[in-house]
Amino acid sequence: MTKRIDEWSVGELARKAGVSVRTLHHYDEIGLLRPRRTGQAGYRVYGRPEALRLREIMFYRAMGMGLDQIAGLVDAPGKDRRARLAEQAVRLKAERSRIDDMLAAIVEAVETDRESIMTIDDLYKAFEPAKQAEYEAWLVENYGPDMADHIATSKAQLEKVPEEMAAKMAELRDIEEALVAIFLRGEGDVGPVIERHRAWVAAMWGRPCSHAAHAGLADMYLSHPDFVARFEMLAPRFSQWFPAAIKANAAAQGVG
Amino acid sequence: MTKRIDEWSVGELARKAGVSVRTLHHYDEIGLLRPRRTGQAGYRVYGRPEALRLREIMFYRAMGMGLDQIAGLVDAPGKDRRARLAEQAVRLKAERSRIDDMLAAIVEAVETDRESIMTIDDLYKAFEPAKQAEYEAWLVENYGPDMADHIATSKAQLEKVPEEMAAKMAELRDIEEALVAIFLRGEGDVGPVIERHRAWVAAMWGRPCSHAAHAGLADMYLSHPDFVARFEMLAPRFSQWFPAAIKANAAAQGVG
DNA sequence: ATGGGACCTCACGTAGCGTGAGGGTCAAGG
DNA sequence: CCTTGACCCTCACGCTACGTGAGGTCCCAT
Repeated sequence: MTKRIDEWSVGELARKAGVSVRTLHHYDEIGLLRPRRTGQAGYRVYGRPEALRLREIMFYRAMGMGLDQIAGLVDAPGKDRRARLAEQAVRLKAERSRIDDMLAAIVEAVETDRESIMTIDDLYKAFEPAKQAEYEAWLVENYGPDMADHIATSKAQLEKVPEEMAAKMAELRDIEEALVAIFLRGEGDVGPVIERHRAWVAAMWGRPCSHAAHAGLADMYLSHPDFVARFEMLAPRFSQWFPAAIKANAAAQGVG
Repeated sequence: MTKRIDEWSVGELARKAGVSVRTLHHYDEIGLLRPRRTGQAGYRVYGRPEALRLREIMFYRAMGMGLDQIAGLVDAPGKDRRARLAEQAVRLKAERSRIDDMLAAIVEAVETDRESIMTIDDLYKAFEPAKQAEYEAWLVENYGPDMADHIATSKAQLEKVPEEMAAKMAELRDIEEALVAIFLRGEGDVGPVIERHRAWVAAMWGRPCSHAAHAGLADMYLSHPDFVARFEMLAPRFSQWFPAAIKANAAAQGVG
């Protein structure tokens, strides 16, 4: 009994095709892919046609088709294949929009209880003069005095009139809310919101905030526990995502 | 036994909450929502706290959470709620990207066998002089001679040099391919591609194609069997989607 | 008393396998 | 010749979140 080439056992075919043995057993059970049962030991033996059929099955499975649909497609070659593909596309789109709805529900829920967790008052506390001095010291320590030239702190701007300050805090809350929404949703264009943040920073500083300065700020967000804590409170992992988004934006604008 | 207000039977609560009776039975079984079993007949009786708990359950279910996760969330109030929500968002995003991959696989498959079904030669046939005359007649019949003034046919342009014509046909194929991809994928910005199509039409006509003229053309696509057949061959339902997209684009540009 | 609706408890079915349990088969080495 | 380990076999239950009967009990109005 020389073992012919072009013949494989379940395990061999499974490895070759990247599926599990159980999967092949299952396909055999439901009649989707029948092996040639030639060995008297009852061992499944697959030949080249079976291997090709398996490839085809996996091709359709990659499009999320049900095994019954696949059976119809591989058994009736070509027959309304396009229609089936289009139907599947419709199903997938429906499924995806259901997922989008769920994501929207999460975003809404997070925003809702964020209103009670992170209030405007908390934002004020984050911008106390003592804190600002600390941040400036941190920046000087980590970047040297020359960087402190590029990255200003908002210390000098804290004497803004209360109404103006309130408006700034409200805008920051809006910006962060928009960022959290995009972060959780996992889609949407961050660029404009990041730019809005950069403009906000510039307004706070009272002077322009370059992309490089913005990126430097992002480093502080990443490293300083105050910022990490504040951002992490908005959403888990947001404290890493936000600085990364700032840096990506800076890089996209051509700044290393 | 006066039936107290604030007490409901399974059926009543189910109707009130918009779920099935079986669902409430199931929640009872797995201990997610236990009714007060006060009637000696074994009837389930739900009070206000249970109704509130059900609302909460449905709230989390709308985000696609598993019932076990939900149990954890409603039993440990507030405890790492945000983290759970964020985790769920991650899961949903992963799921969505899997679906996007499947959609991409479908788009690729459709494009691949489109190459064998709809060749450039077929496109040439669609632009034969006899056909062009027919389309012009159709337009005159349906819109009157004055509309034929706006909507030119490509008849006069058929004397283009072969190379130019070949380039035109190839571009049309590209445009249609891009449209089919967006159609099947269910997302992406159609506007630019529609505009590309309008520019293509203008080039064929040898004179500008207004949005109104483009919309008129869309009507012909909708009504004339030749176009319906050709577009339907690209993908089922595409023959309706494409004209609708043209009209939406025209309307968006401020043309009725 | 009775009829119909609401309720009850099983219990199987769903999609696509994963994961053992319990037991043969095969090739090579001792 | 026997053993050992890798491979194979056939059940058969488990998983999600219920849907869908089947067969029987209970409540309320007439």
